[in-house]
Amino acid sequence: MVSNSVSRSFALKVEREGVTVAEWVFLRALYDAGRVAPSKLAEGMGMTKGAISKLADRLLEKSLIERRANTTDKRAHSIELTQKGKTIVPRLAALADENDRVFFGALTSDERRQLSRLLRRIVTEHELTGTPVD
Amino acid sequence: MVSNSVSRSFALKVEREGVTVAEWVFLRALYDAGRVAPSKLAEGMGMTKGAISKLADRLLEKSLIERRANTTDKRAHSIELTQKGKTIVPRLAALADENDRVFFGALTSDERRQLSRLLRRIVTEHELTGTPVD
DNA sequence: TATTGTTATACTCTATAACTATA
DNA sequence: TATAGTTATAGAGTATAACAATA
Repeated sequence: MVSNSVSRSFALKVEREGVTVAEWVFLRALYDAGRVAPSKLAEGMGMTKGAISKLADRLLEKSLIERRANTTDKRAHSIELTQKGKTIVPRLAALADENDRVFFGALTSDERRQLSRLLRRIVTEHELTGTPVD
Repeated sequence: MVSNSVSRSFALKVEREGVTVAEWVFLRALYDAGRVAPSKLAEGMGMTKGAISKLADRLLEKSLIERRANTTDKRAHSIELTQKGKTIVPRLAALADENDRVFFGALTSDERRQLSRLLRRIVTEHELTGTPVD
């Protein structure tokens, strides 16, 4: 319930900026990855090539990413953030932080650390991976 | 990430029983509500009438719920679990418990209480409602 | 008119599988 | 053949809005 509420609230905020949560996750990954092959991104995000391709189409449409053909291996492509994309990511990150503050501000900083510790324990013990898309 | 992993894992389990997570949430609500008007259920689950209607169609198809017309107010309907529905809910609940044990078993019972307390704090301070569908 | 419920439509998210163009 | 990516198809989940029947 907490997770759902936090992300629903975040969704409303980013959608005002014209992107969906899935698109945000994609942009965020790309921000870290720099110029990268779609297949690498798919692997990193735990999604199929098809899903990445479709998301990429929408982000191209919005001029947030660029797709470029590879000259040596003509099958391969690479994608990266446009200037517009590079600008929007920190803004969206700020929205995420703000959103977290609203929810987790109900706790003291000590409690937040505790919560973080407990959840991280579960993550490491189960070797959880995957991107928080929903 | 924890929330997503827990529910993804649960989704796999319930889907083996032939229902989706959204359907499970619906069935669970109906289990508590008994015979109830779709509109009440929609309100309780924080969903629109249309969404409830569509979910109900699928559950009717699977013979897990029954829909009945109201005799006094002919606009109104009521839905309730069939015998099959009443049987499956506890089984799915057991899967949910089992799933939780797998994930939260990484913590001591003390830590689980702590985690629960922290999350509940957030819920109450923000008066969160809504059903965990995803 | 207002309300109950269904239906029509649309969009996101994602998967699987078929396909295209290389390699 | 194998690989990189795109496209086609499909289904879940959900919303909004139009609609039918009844109050």
